[in-house]
Amino acid sequence: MGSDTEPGDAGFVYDDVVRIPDARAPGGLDAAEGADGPARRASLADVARLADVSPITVSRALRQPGRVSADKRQRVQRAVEQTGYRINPYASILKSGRSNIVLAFASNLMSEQFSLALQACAEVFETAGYLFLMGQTSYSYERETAAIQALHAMKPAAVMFTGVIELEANREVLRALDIPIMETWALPRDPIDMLVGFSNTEAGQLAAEVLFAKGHRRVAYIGRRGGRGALRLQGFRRRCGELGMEIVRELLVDEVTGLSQGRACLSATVAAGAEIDAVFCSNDVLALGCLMEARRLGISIPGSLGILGFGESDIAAEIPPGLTTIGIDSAGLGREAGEMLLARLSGEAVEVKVRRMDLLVRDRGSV
Amino acid sequence: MGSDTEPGDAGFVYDDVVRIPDARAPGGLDAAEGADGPARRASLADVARLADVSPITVSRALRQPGRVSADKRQRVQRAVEQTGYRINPYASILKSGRSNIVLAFASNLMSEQFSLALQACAEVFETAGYLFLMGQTSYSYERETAAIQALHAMKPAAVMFTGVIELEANREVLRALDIPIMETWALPRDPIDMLVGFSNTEAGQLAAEVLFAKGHRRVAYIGRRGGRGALRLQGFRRRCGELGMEIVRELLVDEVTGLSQGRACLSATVAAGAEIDAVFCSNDVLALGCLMEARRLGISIPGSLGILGFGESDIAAEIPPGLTTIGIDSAGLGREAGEMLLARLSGEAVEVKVRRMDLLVRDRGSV
DNA sequence: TTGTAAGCGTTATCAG
DNA sequence: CTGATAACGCTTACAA
Repeated sequence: MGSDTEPGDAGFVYDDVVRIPDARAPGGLDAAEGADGPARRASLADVARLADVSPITVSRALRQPGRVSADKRQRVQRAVEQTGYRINPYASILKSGRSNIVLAFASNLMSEQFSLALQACAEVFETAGYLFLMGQTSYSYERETAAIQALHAMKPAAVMFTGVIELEANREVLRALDIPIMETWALPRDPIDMLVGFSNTEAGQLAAEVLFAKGHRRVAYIGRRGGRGALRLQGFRRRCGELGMEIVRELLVDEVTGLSQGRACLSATVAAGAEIDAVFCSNDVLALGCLMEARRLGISIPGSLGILGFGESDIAAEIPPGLTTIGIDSAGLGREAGEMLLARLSGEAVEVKVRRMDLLVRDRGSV
Repeated sequence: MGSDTEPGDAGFVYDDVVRIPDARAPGGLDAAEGADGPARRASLADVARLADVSPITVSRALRQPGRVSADKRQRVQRAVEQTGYRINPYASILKSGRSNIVLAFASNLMSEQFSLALQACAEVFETAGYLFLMGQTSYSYERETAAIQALHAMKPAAVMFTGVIELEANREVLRALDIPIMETWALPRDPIDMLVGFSNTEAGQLAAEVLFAKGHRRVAYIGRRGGRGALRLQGFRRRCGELGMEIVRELLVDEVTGLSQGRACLSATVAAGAEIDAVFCSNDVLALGCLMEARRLGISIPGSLGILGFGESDIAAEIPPGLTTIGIDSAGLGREAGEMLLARLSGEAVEVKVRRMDLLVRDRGSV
């Protein structure tokens, strides 16, 4: 796989990585280090001594500058620069019980939708001075529980999930945390706290309607067996029934592993001789796999087979003939979630704790 | 964008999200909550009182069970369960100076390569009982500096970056942290501490060789202006020169925004009448855009135009005619980086601090 | 094997 | 506006 490298190894093409020299005046952070190795980090007390004020005044000067006289504020400022002082968040949190860390957990890091949402959310919090950190739960109850245990310990300022928490035990732990909690990506009746979501059931219904409108009557469903996939399937089934469409085949997977899985699903369907005129994939990755496979098999799209996806994959719009999908504005969801949490953290009276995102049909010709 | 929703709103299709009831016996976490709202979290002292031992014995029973008598260990165990006690990591870190948090920063969350690496790395640390959290730096020095300031404050057990730190000031801060630091995705001569990387310069050279071997002589380069893109370009230029190939055109972008950017780059090249027989894109997203655009324009691949990408995009392998790329085993890199850091954290004497990943040519027919 | 004492660096509280 | 004092909950060092 790789090979060990010793500095000075011959025969390697090293990268001449750019180095950008330090522009700061001497006496900055370096002042914290004596000649004999990294020194102890400066504490509030050190700064206080240097500025000739009390520690608590330093604390105030940094957190509520308005409540400290200009003179002392400046002295503190200077002392902070000289010592390279940085607050110790652990001590701060230990005492105050408050932190400026916001944690977000995604079921899956590889998902474009989740990445878009988290990126937008990160933007909101980082702009507001919070440290936005992310973790993953891998669609696993076990991991999710571990993450929530960690939360219970870390007491972040707020938490967000790209999904809804299903285990009662975990819901209980979260409630007990007593911090703003954001669930997303579904529309349950009883969110733990806050929610920016959309109805997956409705998405499934909408999928049926879109296919029906284009004349498809015998359809297949490909998607995840559990979680939101199951919700979309439920809505899809219901509306198909109402519209007199037949779901000829349902291919359920436990975990979405990649495009090739979508290929395999479609080719299995074809090999089985299922007579379908369209397929709804509850996930863009699967839909793209189907699209590829259909083209490889020479099946004309949407003439012989309509393909409908779900999500917000960048490539869905670009790949010919264009993948028609249902989805939401993921970045918008992330931004909204961030702003709602932020409002709560700022102490604003927030009445609206639940927001519903509109479902968007992006018609690109594959249906 | 969205619409406000009040519980009980009519007309909405709510999701019947699965709820999995709590299987634990009563008296678990709930015991921590009295009738009057969430009670104070149990502390070590509470547990000690209940178990009738000293606080330090509780601490030991939890961290080094072997050093406590079986009797007391059991009493502690029971008391922990009864109170729902969970360690307060802030107090723990404040005193010990050690944390079990590992932080990883990616330049860009949307990158499949980085996601793969982080996911693999997360696996390693989570299995070992660490809390693995991720942040993003958005390819911005400013964000990177902010992240590193946060690090300086948080003192995680270890840190990893999907890249190499360029700002001297930041390198200095990291060194002063005195924790294991992992840089990746390049092969500088002077990493801060540990490194699992590969030579981007060599990747550029290899790209030239791959194109040359297939008979291409007049080529274009499309990629990021800065960072690793620049390194790849440097190697590409050098080897092209040596092999007598001409780089007819270099299209440099500041930031990769999506497939459509690749499309635009190729169509600009074509519109300008540049006579090229191949293009090397230092990024799969751009390469896929080129591939799409070439097909749209009716340019045969690789007959009239060879396209070579860089990265590990899932779709590159699936999209006809298959995108030939150069890349590394991203998940392998992440795993390796995680394991090397873990070895250091376990106190093992680690001699090899630098590991070089092999470059892989994945020939899929687009060159 | 167990416990005592002290303190990590910060902030809440209250007094001046 | 400023400061003294006492914690926050845990772990290190040392003593028994």
